[in-house]
Amino acid sequence: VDFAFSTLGKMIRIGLQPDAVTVSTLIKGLCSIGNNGMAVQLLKKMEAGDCKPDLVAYTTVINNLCKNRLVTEAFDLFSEMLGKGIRPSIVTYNTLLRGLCQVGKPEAAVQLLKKMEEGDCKPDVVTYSTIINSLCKDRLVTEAFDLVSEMLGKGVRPNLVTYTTLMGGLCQTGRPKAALELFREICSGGQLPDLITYSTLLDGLCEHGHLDEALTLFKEMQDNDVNLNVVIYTIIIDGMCNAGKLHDARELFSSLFVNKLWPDVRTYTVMINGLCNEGLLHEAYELFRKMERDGCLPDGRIYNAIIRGFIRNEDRSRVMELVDEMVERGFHAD
RNA sequence: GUUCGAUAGAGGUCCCAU
Repeated sequence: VDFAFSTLGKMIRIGLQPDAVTVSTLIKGLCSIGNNGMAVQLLKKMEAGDCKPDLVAYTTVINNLCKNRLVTEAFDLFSEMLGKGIRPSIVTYNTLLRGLCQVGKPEAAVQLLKKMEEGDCKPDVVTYSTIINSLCKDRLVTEAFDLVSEMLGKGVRPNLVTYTTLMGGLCQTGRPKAALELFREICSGGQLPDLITYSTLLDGLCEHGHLDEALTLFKEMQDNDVNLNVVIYTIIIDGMCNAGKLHDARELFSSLFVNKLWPDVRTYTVMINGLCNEGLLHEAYELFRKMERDGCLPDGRIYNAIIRGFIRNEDRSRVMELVDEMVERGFHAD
């Protein structure tokens, strides 16, 4: 992002004015590094200058305010945008809708939805999927399916994201088999699942004690030449560990490297946790050290996981060593 | 006409919630 801004400086110095796309891209960059304040500042600066922010620039900042749960601020900016005579798009509405859902304001979300239905930004598949996701997160899966009927009635077809969201809702409410049925149904209708669909299902199956079914699906993916990613592996490794199949988990973990997929800190956490739970503290510790040598940086959560293992094993000196180390690195023990 | 800047779905220790 720094480089992007220095390039912008260069552009301006040689007499090139950035356009709206350039500035929106920079705003998105600021947001992606978590610098919301700068993003808002840049927007304000543009408002005062020649290159006025457009709909996309506003929506980008509104989105990032929402993502940071600053929904009130997002609506303030939205009003400001309307005041400048910029008409919101469906994306702006969907963004605000998600923000409202995320901070648990369903009544406000419904109100906004009504406004969309009455205006010229009719709800689209993203709108419905956003609400369906919110309902599923609140475990209101029946209501989520009702909304599917409603969207169909309005001529909006659910897509893979919608279905994956519903599968997640079914899994979360303890019905991974129903999720699997829905999966089969959409597949037989010609829908190609993606990795998020698979990982949602695999996690749900593992979570509810159906490692066998998960492994069947996992094999099916390989038979169908699906390109696996590290998330898929992590889910299966975790499922194996939780089912007491540590040997299989270890083997699958090793196969990651063979397949040129690099475990990330979550994969290591799952594997280390599995080792700790079987009392293999030495192996867990070795893996923890190897992780960093292999270029994967630890975070606070993996420290907590391994420390917990040593606490259960009453290895006071290791606990002290690791707690000191994590604090020194700016993480806090939970 | 198309593409290039904005919106929805997946994985980790413990705690909390249920």
